[in-house]
Amino acid sequence: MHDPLAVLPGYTLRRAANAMMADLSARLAPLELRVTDASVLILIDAQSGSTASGIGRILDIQRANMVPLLNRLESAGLVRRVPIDRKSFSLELTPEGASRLAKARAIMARFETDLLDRIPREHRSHLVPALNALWQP
Amino acid sequence: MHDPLAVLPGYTLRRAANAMMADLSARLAPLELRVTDASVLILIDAQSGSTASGIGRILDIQRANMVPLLNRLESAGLVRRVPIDRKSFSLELTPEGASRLAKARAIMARFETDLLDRIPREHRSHLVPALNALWQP
DNA sequence: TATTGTTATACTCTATAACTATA
DNA sequence: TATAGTTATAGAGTATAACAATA
Repeated sequence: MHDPLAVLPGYTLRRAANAMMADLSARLAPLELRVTDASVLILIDAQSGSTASGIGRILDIQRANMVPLLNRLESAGLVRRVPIDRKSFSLELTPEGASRLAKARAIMARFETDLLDRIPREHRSHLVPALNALWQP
Repeated sequence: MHDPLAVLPGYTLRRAANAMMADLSARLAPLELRVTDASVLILIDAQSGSTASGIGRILDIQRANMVPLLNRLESAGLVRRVPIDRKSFSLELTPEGASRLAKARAIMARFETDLLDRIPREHRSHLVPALNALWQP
């Protein structure tokens, strides 16, 4: 049967995101990183000293859900929580975290080029600006 | 802090899909329909007589997960399971299901135009073809 | 032999409420 | 008074394995 939903932007957006995230998940699995783990590592690396709340605000992850996520990353030896004051912690990559992130970056770079390669050339440059318009404030 | 991930197609795809699905979910909530419910109703309407397995194949929903979904729709009086043979069932909309679907279609039509309106005009027509290239076989 | 419907189950992701302590 | 971190919990969504019955 032909899929009558495939003309709807909302539907195609969801299908495309599901397919691509499943792909990226599978590629990151050998590193024992989830997609969200990788984005958190990237953000900590980009601004060492961020707090859990700050990272969560950028990635739209609830404060409460950052706790088990960071616990996992810390248990895996990838991230350290360093006290800023008596209320909050600064997040830093460990050397192991930095090396894991380097591998993740290589995988993600390949993933991104594979993604773009799937898109017909004439549409390619329009994707990111169109998508950003959908979620950015 | 500036978000260094916003240039990545994969990341923007996920953020856009999450934002749009949260929006559509909220719009459908007054009808007591989830996003997936609405797409199942559309497919049943488009090809009355489909089986649960068939609908699941099109929408990429596991057979096992179709069961509670259809149970809910049937309990809500929106869908009927009519025996085809002694092994499978044909899915049909009830009158109530058809009327609920009509309301859902109006909401979704508005949602889709609002979505497209957010995208700068020069990128707009490229979105659906680009997204379809990412998930269709 | 392949497929349909089903049950049971588990895991991930996400959202909310509440609490403590500190800025 | 607002914020950071935390705990506990519940709801979705999704994936797998297994089974009976039928095509």
